[in-house]
Amino acid sequence: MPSGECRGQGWWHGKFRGCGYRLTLGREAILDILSKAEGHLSAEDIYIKVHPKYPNIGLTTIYRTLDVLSNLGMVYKLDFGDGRARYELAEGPKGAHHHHHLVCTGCNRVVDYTDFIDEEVELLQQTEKGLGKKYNFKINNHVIQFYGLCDKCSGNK
Amino acid sequence: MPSGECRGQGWWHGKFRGCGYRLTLGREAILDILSKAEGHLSAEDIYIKVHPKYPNIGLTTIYRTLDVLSNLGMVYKLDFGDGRARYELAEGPKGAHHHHHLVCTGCNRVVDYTDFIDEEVELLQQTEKGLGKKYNFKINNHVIQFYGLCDKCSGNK
DNA sequence: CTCCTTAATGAAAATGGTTTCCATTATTAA
DNA sequence: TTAATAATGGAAACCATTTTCATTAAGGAG
Ligand SMILES: [Mn+2]
Ligand SMILES: [Mn+2]
Ligand SMILES: [Zn+2]
Ligand SMILES: [Zn+2]
Repeated sequence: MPSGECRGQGWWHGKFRGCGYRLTLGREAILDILSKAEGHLSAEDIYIKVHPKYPNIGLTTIYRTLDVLSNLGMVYKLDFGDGRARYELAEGPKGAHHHHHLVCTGCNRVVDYTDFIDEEVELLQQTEKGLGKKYNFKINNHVIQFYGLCDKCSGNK
Repeated sequence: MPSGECRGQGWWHGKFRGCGYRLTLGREAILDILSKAEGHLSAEDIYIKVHPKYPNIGLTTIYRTLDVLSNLGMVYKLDFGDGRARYELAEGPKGAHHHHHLVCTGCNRVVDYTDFIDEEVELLQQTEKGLGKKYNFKINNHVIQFYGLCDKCSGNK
């Protein structure tokens, strides 16, 4: 992880500032796709979306950039059990929009939800605090996913 | 998924009953390992533990058996981000011992915790109920994992 | 603006966990 | 015991991700 500064015009440029990462066309393209297409994109999904406009950006760069973004905390790397990692922006230009996931094990549909977050947030903070103290962990992230069958898939059975 | 009955002496035989699965040496060996070695074993871990006693059980069978057990709900398939699936028994002979995980992103250490489960359980039930109704999901499982740095790893930084 | 250092990149090859194939074996019901 | 077929193992295939390495280009210095 290098150190230094950089400049640019996108909202994410500030995030790079102070981390010494160079601002390249590829990285901008990938961040652009991620900030527009909301959802849960795989590396290949991103590649396919980026390719028409920037045909010279390879899959390898997608993976490398996602790794950087993930380490910077700008992107969440998710696993929904379909054999490939999926990525989503941790927060948009307007700020955080933290949410959890509801995954259908039948058709792999994923629902973002922010409902019930009030009680959840409270409990999570308590839990993080308690666990951190008890196990001497510096907790900085969590994953909460519910698995089940969506209406269509439970109807099929 | 076949149908029928089966017999045996292990506590898990009952689980197989009514599902039509045949009770084989390999499956017993794998369940045996899982019930003894608590932890989070990869398919290869299990293979290595099973091999000395049953050298003729292949990795393929390990994977297939874990898949069956996972579908039966007898085993949880977990992802801690280290590139391989890990498995743990959903419950032992004495009953359930549901827990959540605390994962160190520095050294990959995983802590099982059951503390704070009381409030968690209550909230989870509420949440599952609410989400299920709102999104028409039949929720039957959840994953909760906290990520952070353990004492050793946060000291290193 | 030009030069220089070195981070970033792309294409191809390698990796490695998991799955598939298929001929053979073993479990179970009859 | 026998027949039907589920289960198995070894090898090959799969395929998402990583590594290699020669080439390009971002960005600071001057
Ligand atoms: Mn999401
Ligand atoms: Mn565990
Ligand atoms: Zn579904
Ligand atoms: Zn650690």
